[in-house]
Parts: sequence; C-alpha cells; structure tokens
Amino acid sequence: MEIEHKKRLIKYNDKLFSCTTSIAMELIGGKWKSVILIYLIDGKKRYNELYKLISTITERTLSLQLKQLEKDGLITRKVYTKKPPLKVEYELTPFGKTLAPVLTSIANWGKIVADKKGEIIE
Amino acid sequence: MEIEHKKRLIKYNDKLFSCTTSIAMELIGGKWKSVILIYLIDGKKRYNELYKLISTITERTLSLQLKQLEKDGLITRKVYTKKPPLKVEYELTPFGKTLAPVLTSIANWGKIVADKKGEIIE
DNA sequence: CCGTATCCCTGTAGATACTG
DNA sequence: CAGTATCTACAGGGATACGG
Repeated sequence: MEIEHKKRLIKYNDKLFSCTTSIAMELIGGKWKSVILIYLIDGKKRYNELYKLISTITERTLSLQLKQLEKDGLITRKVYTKKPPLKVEYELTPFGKTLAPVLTSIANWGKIVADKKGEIIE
Repeated sequence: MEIEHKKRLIKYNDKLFSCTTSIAMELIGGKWKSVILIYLIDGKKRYNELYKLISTITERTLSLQLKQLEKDGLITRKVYTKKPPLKVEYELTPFGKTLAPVLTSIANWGKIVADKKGEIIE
C-alpha cells in the first residue's frame, strides 16, 4: 500500500505554485514585507512613520515594497493632501488583516530565537 | 504624551536586524525554505522524496536550501550508506520542530488565499 | 541515488541625489 | 513629506550536464 502524492499545481496571479505555503510566501516573503505588515497591524501609518520604525530599510525599498503590498491587496494607500507636504497613510485591508495571526506567530517565534541566540545592540 | 519607539537592533549570526520578524524571515524566508520545512513536519524524508514532493524545485536549489537549513540548525542530514546508491535523510531538529505551528499557520493562510483566488491546474 | 559544476539571468536591495 | 531617478551589487534561483 503506497501513499500517492498527487501533484496539483495552483495558479495564482498567472504564476504556478506547488503548495499553499508557496502562495503565502509569495505574498509575505522577502526581506521586508512581513516587517511592514507587522507594524500596520496596530493601525494605519504614514510613510515616514514606517520609515522611522523600520530603521534599516531604505526609502526606495520601502516605497517598492509598499507598492507590491498594495498591488497584492494587502494594504491600501490613501492621500490626504493635494499640495506638499503630502500626507499619505497606509492601512491593512480586511484581507490584510486576516494575516495578523500569521504575522504575530512569525514574530513570536523570531523572539524565541532572538532570546536564545541573539544579542541586543545599543 | 508621546509614544517612544526605541530602536534596539538585534545581532544574530553577525547580521543586524531591526525586529524579531526579520530574524524569523532570515531563517524561513526565501522561495523554498518554508516549503521544505512543511514537508519535514510529518517525519524525515529522503532527498528524492523531497524532490518529488516539491515538484517545481530544481535539484541544485533543493541541495543549496537544504544546506542552508542545516547550517541554521533547523534540520539534520544523515547518510545511511557508504557506497552509491546513497541513502540520505533529512529531519527536523528539536529547534526546527518549534517552527511547526508557525509553518502550519502560514500554510493555512495560503490555503484561504488559494481557495478564494487560486485556480487548480490538472 | 544524491548530489556538483557551470553558466547565466533576474529580482531584491543598498547608496545617493533629487523633486512636487 | 513622500516619494523618484540612477546606478550598482549580490544572492536566489533556473537549465543543463556531469560524477561518486
């Protein structure tokens, strides 16, 4: 009696994935996405707020990642002023909010790792 | 009364991270790591088993990712034969096993996404 | 069976400077 | 304030062929 592994591929946004984990990582993987999302869990944030919170990200990268997250329907971008200085706020969509338990789960595990082997600087 | 955001950086493996989420993603991020780990949750697997399960990965990439996971202490590699054909098995370490709830959380969320917007092929 | 060796391409990301 | 514009660098990952 052999276990049969059926190879169902899933198409999402015109890309093929071999399992649901792949799809999830496509949306929240990469170096910065999940970090940005974590900070948006407790409410909307302005561009500069995020920039200061994620101290080691560059402006360019933050901008690109925010666009990606918006494109994937995880966050919304709202502009509140027409003339400079601009006020732009980013906020989780209802879809993005369904990620909250996943993200905190990741963060908590990261905390365990940090407590065991990490070293706090400054 | 202002909320103060202290900027503590965490050093892990000689790299700096701005939050615990970053550390977690350093270990399980990327396109394949979490997928490999998910398949190892229900027991050790041989190289070729993993290769067949993750149908869209290449041999080279699988090999590289397994080395990374081993280096990070998430899996162990055991060789059971001395002459070809080799038998090599990969298994989660106790540390790797602490990831199980996180990984299933990611996979379940991916499943929700797939059910809503994904399309099953074949 | 379990990988390595090459080669190459692309995406991610950093540094820096500039703008409406 | 909230980004763009360039330019650069490197790691992740794919294709293919080969090796103990």
